[in-house]
Amino acid sequence: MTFNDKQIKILETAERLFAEHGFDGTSVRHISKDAEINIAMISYYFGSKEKLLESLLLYRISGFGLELENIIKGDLSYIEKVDAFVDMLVKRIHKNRRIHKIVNFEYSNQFRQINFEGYEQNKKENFNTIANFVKNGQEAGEFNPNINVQMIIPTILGTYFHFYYNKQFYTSLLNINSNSDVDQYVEHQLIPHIKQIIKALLTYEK
Amino acid sequence: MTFNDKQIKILETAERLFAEHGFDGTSVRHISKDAEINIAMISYYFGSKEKLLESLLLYRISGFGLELENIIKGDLSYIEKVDAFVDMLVKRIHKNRRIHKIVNFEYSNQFRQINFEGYEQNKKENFNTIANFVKNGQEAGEFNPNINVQMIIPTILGTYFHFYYNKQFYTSLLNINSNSDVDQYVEHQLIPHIKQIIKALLTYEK
Amino acid sequence: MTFNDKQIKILETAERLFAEHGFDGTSVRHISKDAEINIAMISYYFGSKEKLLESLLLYRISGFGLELENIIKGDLSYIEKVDAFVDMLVKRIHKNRRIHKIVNFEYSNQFRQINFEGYEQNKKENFNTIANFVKNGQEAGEFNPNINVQMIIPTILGTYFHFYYNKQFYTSLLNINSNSDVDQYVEHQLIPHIKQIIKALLTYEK
Amino acid sequence: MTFNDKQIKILETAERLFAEHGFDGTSVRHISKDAEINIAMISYYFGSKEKLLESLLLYRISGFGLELENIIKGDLSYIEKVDAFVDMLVKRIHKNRRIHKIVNFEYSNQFRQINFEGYEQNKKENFNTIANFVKNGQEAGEFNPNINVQMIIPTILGTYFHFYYNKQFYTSLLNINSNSDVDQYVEHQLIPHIKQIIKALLTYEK
DNA sequence: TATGAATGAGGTTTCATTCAT
DNA sequence: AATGAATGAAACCTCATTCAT
Repeated sequence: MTFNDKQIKILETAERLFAEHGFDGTSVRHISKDAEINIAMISYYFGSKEKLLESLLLYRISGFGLELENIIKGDLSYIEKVDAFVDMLVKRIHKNRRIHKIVNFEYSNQFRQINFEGYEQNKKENFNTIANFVKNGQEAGEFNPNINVQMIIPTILGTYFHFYYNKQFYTSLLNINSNSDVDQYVEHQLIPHIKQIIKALLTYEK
Repeated sequence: MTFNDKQIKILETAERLFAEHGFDGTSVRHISKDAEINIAMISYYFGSKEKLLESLLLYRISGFGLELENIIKGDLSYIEKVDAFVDMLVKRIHKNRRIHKIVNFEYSNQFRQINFEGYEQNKKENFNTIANFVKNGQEAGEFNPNINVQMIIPTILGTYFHFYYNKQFYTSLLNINSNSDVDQYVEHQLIPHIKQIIKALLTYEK
Repeated sequence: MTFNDKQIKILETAERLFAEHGFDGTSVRHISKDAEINIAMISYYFGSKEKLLESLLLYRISGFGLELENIIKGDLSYIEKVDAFVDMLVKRIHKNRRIHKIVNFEYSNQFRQINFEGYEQNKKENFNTIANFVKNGQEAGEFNPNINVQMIIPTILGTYFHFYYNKQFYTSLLNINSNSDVDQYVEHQLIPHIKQIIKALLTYEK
Repeated sequence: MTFNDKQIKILETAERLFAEHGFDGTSVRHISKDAEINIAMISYYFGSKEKLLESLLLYRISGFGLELENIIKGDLSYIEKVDAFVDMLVKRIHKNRRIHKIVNFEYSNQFRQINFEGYEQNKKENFNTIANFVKNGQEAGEFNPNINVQMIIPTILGTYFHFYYNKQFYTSLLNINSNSDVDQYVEHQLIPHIKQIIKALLTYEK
């Protein structure tokens, strides 16, 4: 499942446009124009707009095999592992925010004929790994036993994405102007905030 | 700005379809057919598809004036107010999840010519009210002084919406089948979880 | 099931073009251009090219309720009825040869998604009427009992259509130049020939 | 004009697809895929889709040199020769029904740029042979002098093809299920019927 | 000889909107 | 106020053919 240069050009152009205009809001013609590639090549390479998105998923998610295992198997303390995990996860999501935005939007469209199996599979594996880690921490007496494990990831990702989807609002509210300032804010404010709430959740006994 | 019966029929049909198929994925023809109203009336009443969405915002958000003030001004303790606030906010959002989904998706589309002033105004007022409440709590020694106030709302809403946007995934993961089961989960699992993380954040001293 | 003037214009243009170029060989754009009607109106009126053909069938075949009954119930002798029947049938087919050509070609295309129920129904009724007439003639001792009744209609129609489909060849062979000469040949040569073979078949005892 | 293995593979695949989907309904890509041959080879070998059909005509019709002469020159009686001739002709046509179907359909499309010279030449020779045979029979007093000689072949072929083009209808009407049943019907019902009408025509004096 | 990539034209259908009544 | 008809643009996709290797 390898893509040649032109295919990659198409995929990356599509990723940008889908993220900016939505899937329905992006025409194949627009992609072909921005990618400077004959419009017929998109059907030729990918078959259809839907299948183009599936290929894009494959292209992006395929490299998403987790560093999660490495962190959990490492020598850090439980708390340090939480920090490392949140750090890694949010940075990854931030780096690939465009494809995740597309997925978030289109995954909830039940009328769309798109194969999300790989995405779901990936997501489920992550969930299990996290759940096991938390369970071990609870048995070791390090983590609060009264927590909803399944909602940890929605808390992390949801917080990030709500910030990202409302970027226009928060950049105005927080006097952020450039894209690099956004990156700075994510690294030095948002990620610490998420670490803080997750650690508070895991260790705070009511 | 009052709407007659036919206009309301159109608005509520559009809300459902926009939430299900997205803005671009919903055709004016589809709305007119589902609402059982002549297609020309939509342009006649609202001017354009974009302005229909703006009217929908007005129709839904206008009734969104906050009960927040009442909670904050009440006689509860700081902690009890946090509980009451999260409870009210998530229930409101859950009830109006369709229009918020639309807004979330379209607000991040910078190429869309839609007037989101009312939405932004509303959001800003909420932020200020919350910020003041937290500040008072910190000064009263009830809340942790080292927190990112601006990220409280993204944490609450983001967690909810990430759950909602991935409903298909979580209903499978959690063995939730009916819509009323989803409501139950939100009330008895998700809202308590959010309360827990917000209270942990506000009161846990690292 | 009535058609307005524009719809009729489209139907008759389509009939001509389908007969001349085939169904696949005729583009919706071509029809719209020849009919001097906006291309979108064709989808608007008929839904699709396939459904346009179905409407055309309805438009043409609907008026095809048979004079057959009248002939058979009449006061003529059996032989005279055969003459009258062949005469009527071939003239009708000749008049509507274009739609029948289209049907003949597309009916044998099993991959085409077209509803031929009306056509089949009509054809079956004709068959039964003929079969009964012949049976009566046989019982009355007027017709040869050893004949394949089902193949009478294929003989009549097949002979006509093979002539029509190879018109180019026969006009050259027979030195026929104008369209009216073709009509003359059909009336004064082809129809008598068919009458002759059918009567020979029905009355000749080997 | 010899064809190599790949060319023959293409020709036979095209013959099947043209017969099933029509000429316009068959894409070069479809032929190349079914024939498991690179798409560019079709243009390379045959020049164009039209010329591919011409080559197909050549490939099929070329082997169509007549056994007719042998029958007519034989020792049979006039009537026996008619039987043998109809038998031979319909069996040949039935065996090569696909290419004849294509020709019948495309020959009547005057906008198609296809060279049908070979087909017409062949057809004309057959006509002359038949006409001479009938003339001799008439002079010998064996055949009815008052017949339309030119319409004999349309009667034979037309009857067969009308049955074949409406195969779906007749298989339903006659409770024919399998392809071999069709072959049986042609041999034991249709051919005798055609023999009967031709002999009746030729020998029956009104 | 053979191939996969590439092209420009054209296919059908649907779009949001406006017109005429 | 309300309607069905009409419009031109644009949507996605496939076409037969040719190019470069």
